[in-house]
Amino acid sequence: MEKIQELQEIFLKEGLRYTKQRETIWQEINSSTEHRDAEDIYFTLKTRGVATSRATVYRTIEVLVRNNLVRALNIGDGRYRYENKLDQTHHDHLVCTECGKIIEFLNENVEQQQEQVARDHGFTLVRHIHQLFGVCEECQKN
Amino acid sequence: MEKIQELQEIFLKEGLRYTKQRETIWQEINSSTEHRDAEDIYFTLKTRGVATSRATVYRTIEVLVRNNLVRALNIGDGRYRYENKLDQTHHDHLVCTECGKIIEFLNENVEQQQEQVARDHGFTLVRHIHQLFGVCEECQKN
DNA sequence: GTGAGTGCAAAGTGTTTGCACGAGG
DNA sequence: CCTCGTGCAAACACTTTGCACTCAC
Repeated sequence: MEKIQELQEIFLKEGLRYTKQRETIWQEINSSTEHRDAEDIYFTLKTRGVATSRATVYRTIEVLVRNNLVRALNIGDGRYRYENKLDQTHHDHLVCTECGKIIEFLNENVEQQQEQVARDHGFTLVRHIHQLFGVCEECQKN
Repeated sequence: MEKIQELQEIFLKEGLRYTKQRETIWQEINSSTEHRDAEDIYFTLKTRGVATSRATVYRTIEVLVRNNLVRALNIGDGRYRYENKLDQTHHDHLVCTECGKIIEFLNENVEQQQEQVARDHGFTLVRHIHQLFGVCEECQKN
């Protein structure tokens, strides 16, 4: 897995130590397209036999987010979800309020309009949150 | 202030009692264009001489939100801000990451695109969060 | 070896809840 | 008067922090 090497290089470059916990937490977030929360990651690590603590999970994620390896997602239910960011293109989220399913989307038109809105108000845009909440096809049937 | 009457009518219609606390909390949120948090409201009520508790603030806001009198805003920093909703048209927010200033905006184009994205994925759109984070003109100078 | 990283438990922060009291209808 | 709303404090959920230990470099 050459991505692991990329991860090691980034850590090296930032003067960060390369530990089993950091590697595994990153792998865990990177292993699927799911949007997992800290508790989820903590328990998965446990079952994978990697000794860890919640503190380490949170601290590691902070490092990963700061280094653009992971993206934190706040869908307004009181806890963060995390998703892989390395090699990922920008996108926003469509969330099903019934089953919690999260779909990623990208709309160039919206991206441009956002820049325009910021310009109109003299702002320099840094980032944005754009989340659509609705009911997915399957849940509409029930 | 005929708005207070409107408030009373809504409470009556919903079978809710009209209490000093509910009136004052609503007035507080309604009194300015600011986007205040619960703690802020709690302290303002205290200085205005209205006996209250945090519990009442949260419970009252919940009632107000449910009855569309107030809108809750999650800007991702761990606490909600509240804004008046009565008579307000829909809008989204542009937040200055330096000074915390919040500007409201509405972009019809974006609104339409959102509907389109939802349709494309078979979702029925219920609500959305759209927040732009950047640095405002004044803060850019510093 | 030595300092960055870790694990633990305790502390924080914002919000919610159980319960007895108080006041609106 | 009887019930809904309130105040208080304790409980909650998620996250952060202090400190001694440990392991990557």
